[in-house]
Amino acid sequence: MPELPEVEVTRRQLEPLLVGRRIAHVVTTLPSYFFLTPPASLRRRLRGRSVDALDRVGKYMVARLDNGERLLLHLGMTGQIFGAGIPGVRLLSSTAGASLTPEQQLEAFRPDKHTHLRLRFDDHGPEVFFRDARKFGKVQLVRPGEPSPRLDRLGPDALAARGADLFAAVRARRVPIKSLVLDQSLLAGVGNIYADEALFLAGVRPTRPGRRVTRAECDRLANAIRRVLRRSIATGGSSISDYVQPDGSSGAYQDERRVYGREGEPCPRCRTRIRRCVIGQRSAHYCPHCQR
DNA sequence: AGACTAACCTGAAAGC
DNA sequence: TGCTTTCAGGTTAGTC
Repeated sequence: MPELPEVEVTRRQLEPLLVGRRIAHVVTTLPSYFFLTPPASLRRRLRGRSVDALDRVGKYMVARLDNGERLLLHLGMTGQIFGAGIPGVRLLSSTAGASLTPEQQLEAFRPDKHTHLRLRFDDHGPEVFFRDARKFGKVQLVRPGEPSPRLDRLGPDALAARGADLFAAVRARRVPIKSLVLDQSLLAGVGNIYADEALFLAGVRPTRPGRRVTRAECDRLANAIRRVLRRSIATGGSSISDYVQPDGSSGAYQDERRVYGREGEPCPRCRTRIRRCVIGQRSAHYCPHCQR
């Protein structure tokens, strides 16, 4: 699911549910690939902590705790974070996207075997759930001063993408430009949907080797990346299969996709059929006429 | 270093 | 209807 916009939308809704509240109890599933920090250790070390701030770096959320530790959250492909209220507390925000009926909301917030992390607070207010069917998501607790390779490897945040940086990173590489845009060490936050969308807006074919992309095109690409990400955040992100906002409602950016998942449909600019190919084991979508 | 592959998981949808 | 195959918004570890 989640790329930078979905993570940012999640962060914004999660922030008031975490910041300033003290964790009273932690429930987890059994040890698995999902837990970079063993769940028993997580349960012990999180209890009694309160959250000072919730930041986002690329596709990671980072909760800063009152003892200097950092809690890293990554949503992987199918991660969902919910803020589940106590009875009588209205949770559904009427922002972008479709809201859930009360029945759907109850269903969405009911913990199941995929609900790997549950935080309860000493104010007995809304709980926070993290569920992830595929377990590609990650949770990690990092001690004060301890380096975090996952964060330290990340390039500049994609919301601040700059053409000059992009050009410098891309100019000597023979791999397809799309693979470079997806490389989190070059630019943090862009995933498969927004890479395709930004390349379409910039008029650059995703298969083009990085070294064949001009400085002017890198400028257009950086602009397109920022624009697409900002617009998606404004619409609540893309809800294509699993992603929902913490209040259970869907994003709406999937309705604004120009090429992603639209193989065979007419290009919104020139009506040529959108083509799909595989680049670096990921599907890529582009207009063969508008993107060269 | 750069390029490329396989692997980690589960569930929904498509194919037969 | 039911079984099999394909596909999915991500990232890392390993090989050459």
